Amino acid sequence: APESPLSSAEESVKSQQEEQMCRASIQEPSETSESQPGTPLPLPVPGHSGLSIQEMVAMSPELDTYAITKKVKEVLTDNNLGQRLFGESILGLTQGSVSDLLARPKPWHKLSLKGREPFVRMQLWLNDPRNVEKLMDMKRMEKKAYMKRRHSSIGESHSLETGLSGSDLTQGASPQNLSQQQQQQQQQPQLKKPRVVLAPEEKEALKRAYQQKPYPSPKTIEELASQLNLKTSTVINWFHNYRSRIRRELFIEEIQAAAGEGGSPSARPGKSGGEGDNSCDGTESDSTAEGRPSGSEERKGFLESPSLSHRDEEGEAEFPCASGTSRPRGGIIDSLFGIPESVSTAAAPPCRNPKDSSLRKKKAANLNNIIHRLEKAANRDEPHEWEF
DNA sequence: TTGGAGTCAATAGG
DNA sequence: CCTATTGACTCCAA
Repeated sequence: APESPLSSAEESVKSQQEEQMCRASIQEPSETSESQPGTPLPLPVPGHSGLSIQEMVAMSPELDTYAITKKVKEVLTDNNLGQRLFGESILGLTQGSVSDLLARPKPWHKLSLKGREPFVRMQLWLNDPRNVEKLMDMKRMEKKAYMKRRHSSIGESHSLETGLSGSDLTQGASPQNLSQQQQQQQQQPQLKKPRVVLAPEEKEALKRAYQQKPYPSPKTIEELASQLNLKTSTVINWFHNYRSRIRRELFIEEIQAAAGEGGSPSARPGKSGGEGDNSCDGTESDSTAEGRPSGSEERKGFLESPSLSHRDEEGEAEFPCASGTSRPRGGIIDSLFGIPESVSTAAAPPCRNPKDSSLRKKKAANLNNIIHRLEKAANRDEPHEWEF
């Protein structure tokens, strides 16, 4: 098929200064089709036009992150490709990150340059259908290697191996000297880290505290920590993560509300609309209800996709973010990105859901954040009572 | 220092 | 195996 004007090379340089790549498993000595030896980097692909991804990200027109993830999910499931393989070889991310990204893509305009990178990579990947084949080849090879390994090394009952880094003894090769990066922990393969797991009641308590004060003072944090018998850092981390995740949920709602979801008017976040008074709020995820992977083909150059841009709903207060609500449109890149088939820009019956008490709560939390910022800006502490 | 954005990586379910 | 969740960590900017 004479499609894209793009050269489809693969593998190649991954510029980037520092950064920690994933070491661990690696299937480096892999050569699928005509991969060139060039870079040892396990990371992906700029490929085309010699531009680094970062450059492409910088020049990229606005992409519809929701549509991209939807398409990627569809392609992956249709072809039985896992997030791990896709993430490690195409995006340079771990499975968990991919899962998160696919399930809750942030809108393009709210992403930092770095955050846009995975989406650009996904779009690029989608642009050439042959990429799917390549991934499938990799999968096959991986499996083969795995089989070989477990077959040959039967004798050895390597009782325990270091948890990290799969690596193996395959032919050789790489003296791996990983180590480094995070953490002090050395010797003693055991005694890793307990991995704190908060009990449901602890989470409840923290959520309640959050609703009262999204940005607790150090003092409050100390109190909470001792009260719940948790490390201070755990409480701090919890608040960081919770705020961050709440924020993201809001983005999702924004996208869904604006983009209209597919199909039927039905299905929504499950859960009876009601939900008792306060109590858990939440992170109650109404996961994305994506349509079945029915092989519906839709196409459109996402380039022109701003059709879905939307935003600015009612109040929708925004923080000072980088919101470049502009549509760049670079001729050159157009050709790079605007390809034949790609993401679906599903136009869908807009359906606005006025209800959703959870949404309301999230908005409220968002407001709290904003208030906090304003207070801070006004140089006041205790964003609590501000009687005039 | 504090908070946000991105991620990692352990782990809980399928 | 695979995916989703989530505490912790790194980087960076204010």
